[in-house]
Amino acid sequence: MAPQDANKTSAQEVRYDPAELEIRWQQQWAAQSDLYRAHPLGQGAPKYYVLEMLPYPSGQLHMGHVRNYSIGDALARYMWMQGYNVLHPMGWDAFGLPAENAALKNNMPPRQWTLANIAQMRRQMERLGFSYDWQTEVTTCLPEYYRWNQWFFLRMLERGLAYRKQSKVNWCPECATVLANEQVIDSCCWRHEETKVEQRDLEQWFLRITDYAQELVDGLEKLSGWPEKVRTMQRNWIGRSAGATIDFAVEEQGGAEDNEPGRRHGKTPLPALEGFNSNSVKDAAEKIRIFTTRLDTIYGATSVQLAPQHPLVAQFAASDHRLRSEVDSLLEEQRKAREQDAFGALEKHGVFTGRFAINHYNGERLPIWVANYVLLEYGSGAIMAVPAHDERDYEFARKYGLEIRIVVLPRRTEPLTEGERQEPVLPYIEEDSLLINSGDYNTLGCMEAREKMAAFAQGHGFGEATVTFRLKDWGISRQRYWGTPIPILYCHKDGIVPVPDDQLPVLLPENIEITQQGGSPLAKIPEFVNAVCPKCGGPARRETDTMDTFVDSSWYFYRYTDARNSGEPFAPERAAYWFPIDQYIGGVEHAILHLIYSRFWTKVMRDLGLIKNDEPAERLFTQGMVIKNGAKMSKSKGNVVSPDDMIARYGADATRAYALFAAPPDRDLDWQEDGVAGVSRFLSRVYRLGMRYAPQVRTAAKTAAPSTSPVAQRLLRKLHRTIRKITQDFAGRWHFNTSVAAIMELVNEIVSAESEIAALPASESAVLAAALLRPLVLLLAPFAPYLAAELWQAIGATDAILRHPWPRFDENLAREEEIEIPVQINGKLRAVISIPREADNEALQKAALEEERVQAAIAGKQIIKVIIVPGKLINIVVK
RNA sequence: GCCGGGAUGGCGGAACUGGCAGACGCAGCGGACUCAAAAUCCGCCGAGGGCAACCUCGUGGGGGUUCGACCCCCCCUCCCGGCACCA
Repeated sequence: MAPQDANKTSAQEVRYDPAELEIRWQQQWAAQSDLYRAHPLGQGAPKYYVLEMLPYPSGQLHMGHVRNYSIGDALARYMWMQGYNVLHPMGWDAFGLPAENAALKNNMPPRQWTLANIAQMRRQMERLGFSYDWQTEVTTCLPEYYRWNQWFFLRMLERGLAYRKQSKVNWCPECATVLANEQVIDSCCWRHEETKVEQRDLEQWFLRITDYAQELVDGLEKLSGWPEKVRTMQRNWIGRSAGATIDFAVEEQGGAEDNEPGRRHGKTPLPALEGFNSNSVKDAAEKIRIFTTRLDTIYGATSVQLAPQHPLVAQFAASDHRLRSEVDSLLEEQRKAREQDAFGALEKHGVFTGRFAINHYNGERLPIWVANYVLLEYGSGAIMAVPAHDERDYEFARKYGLEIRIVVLPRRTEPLTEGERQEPVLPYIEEDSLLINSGDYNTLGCMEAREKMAAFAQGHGFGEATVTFRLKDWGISRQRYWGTPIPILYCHKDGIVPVPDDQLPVLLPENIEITQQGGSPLAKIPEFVNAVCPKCGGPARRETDTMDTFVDSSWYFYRYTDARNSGEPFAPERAAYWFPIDQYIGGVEHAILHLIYSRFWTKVMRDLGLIKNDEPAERLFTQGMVIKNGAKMSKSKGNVVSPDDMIARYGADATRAYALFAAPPDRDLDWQEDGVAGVSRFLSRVYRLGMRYAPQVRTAAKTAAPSTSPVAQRLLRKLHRTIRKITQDFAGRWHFNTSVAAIMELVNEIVSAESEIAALPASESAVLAAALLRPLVLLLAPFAPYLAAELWQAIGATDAILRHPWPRFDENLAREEEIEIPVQINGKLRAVISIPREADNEALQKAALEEERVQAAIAGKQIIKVIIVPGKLINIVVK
């Protein structure tokens, strides 16, 4: 081929070959081990910790990962260029069931399978050119990491934050293990969306996340850098509600003749308030504890409702066959409804127990019912039913003919007119109201009555103001092999014995046979199970369950600050320097799982004195899903796009830049391969532009000021506007789709001005080209780092572009001399006039009125008003 | 049912604080280069009307506020996500 012609339109231009160029730079970067390394303690430079959620090593990156990491990498590169000391790490959430399944299928040890996948995915990440410091890589399935899970567990055990109890737990038959509440979605397993979760009664280890429930809710108010959506989801999940627990005494059976449930029970033989003795309540044979958020309506309670699973129900039913069989059918009905996911739609059903409870506020006897809409898991599994002021109780009372007594009335500002009824529409649930039919509390407002009533109950020992949470403690035991062993021993003599710190880690045995049947795989390995009790030296049995993998991801980002520390989880001074994370980026699917556990873990670590921050991350960003043909990419839909394919066809830069260009990062992204091709064409155009001018730019003096020729003025103005826009995008809305579009506009404008540039004197055109191309390449660096590095070198730079200062914009250069002002007549656009920027309103109005089309439009009409928005628009109102 | 988010050309999207609707890209159409194709480059590209200059309509639907509304207010429809008998 003939040597390249100097003419700018040469047909033999060098071709953009992303594969060649990218692999060349990848090798060069791999050789520079400290390229992406942050100083662990800063040394003066301001710190910036940007973190993307670590992946599960399935073996293949998917487009969601590529999008997530492209966002994070653009930010990390930008922050380096802004002069920050940037921590940008990556790791592997490497424990979990898929490794066991793969082991069964391929007859390959989980560890080997996992590590091979990690190697494969790391290659993909390196090929994509992400700026991770691999020196801080964290792999959660390695003993160097999971020993600290065990260490934290022991610290929690010491503080009573870890405990063991027998309870009903969620069991996924597919996973053959227990799941946490957070891992059950629509009563199905989060990993097996088709598999219904069963309830099993098992002994499990729990972490007392509920101890932090209040702080976890309160903290959400301060997390202004988190999406409102995530904060709302967490608030709902924690489900705080303030109310009161109140005890009702259960009347001895046969204590009263009147056993008709629907009847009014105005007067009773039981003690009224004055004769009330709190001891008699405590000593009562039975009591029912209810939870209510509407204590103010307690005078309107006309029955007490128990959940069918409530212990008292079984007790009542023991001597009552009719009740037994009716309760059984309630339970059966519930079970069926749960199975069909129709629990919420279940019609309210109940049965009268024949027993009565005493309302200590007024001494009334209330019939005790069993109702299918009362949940055992929430509150105390029992409620007082106030039909007049609760929708569900109302529905139930109407069905069974129970009394409906109004005790709350709307506040009125005017007296009743004649004939107007006082009754509100039922059920009346407003709280900005006044009490009636409520003894001493009549005429009080709801809020005030609640406080006084709670104080009364407390004073008499039958209740108090309480706060209830929907959040339950975190069950972490898993009957699986591939996870962190729980460091506990069971000794006949000493009971539950923690493994001493100096015996950590409790190593997960290798080379074992994996089966999916019959409980924890570890239980079948005698060498693992049989141990020595550290207290008495006698034989002990090891705990054979492993920890939920969400333990691993609850604190991994602290380990990045000190990943090779073998004496402690991390050095506190390092965490103090780096935390909180400045920007955390990941999928919204972790809004409740990972993000609530890791907030909990942070608070525990703070209370252990290891860290000073209350929350792990200052700012959180949740990117949208990657979809194709209107659906989330999935194997079953057959719409999966492989990152490897995209890279092979268009290169890493084009794949990454497209992931940023196709949609704003917080919205779903519809993957269209033609769009990737378009971005690739754009990068090719930039490449050819850069290469055309590289020889001139190399010779141009860096400090020389570009000429004041019109073309230079115009292009520099565009350049500075582009710098300003992209800088603002990083600082603000993160609309990188418009950042990339802005670079495209700039490139288009330079390319179409090339003949004008060529017409300038040779030295001037070189200076102008340099003044345009150097910043252009810098702007490109966060979005297409390979191409930027290549061009940076081609135009004669010798430093690493990653550490080169981000270009600054000059407001004066960005400003237009002549601005275009739209002219509206009655709000409709009629003309656009060009006018000097400094022109005052008078001159602007004059110019507008003189404009030909404006003249035509206002001819014969009367000008009523002229609205001028300086620098923006002029609107002439005519009649 | 409740709480979030959304609806703009054939498609993805832009319009930052109420001020030129459709930037940028894709697809499409026409042209240049070529024996031809690829690549590249140039032009057109919301709908309707008009030879044209231009005119009218147009941001899910209906009302309103305003000189002016994709943007603010009220009502409604649909889509996505979360929670859901939580007392």
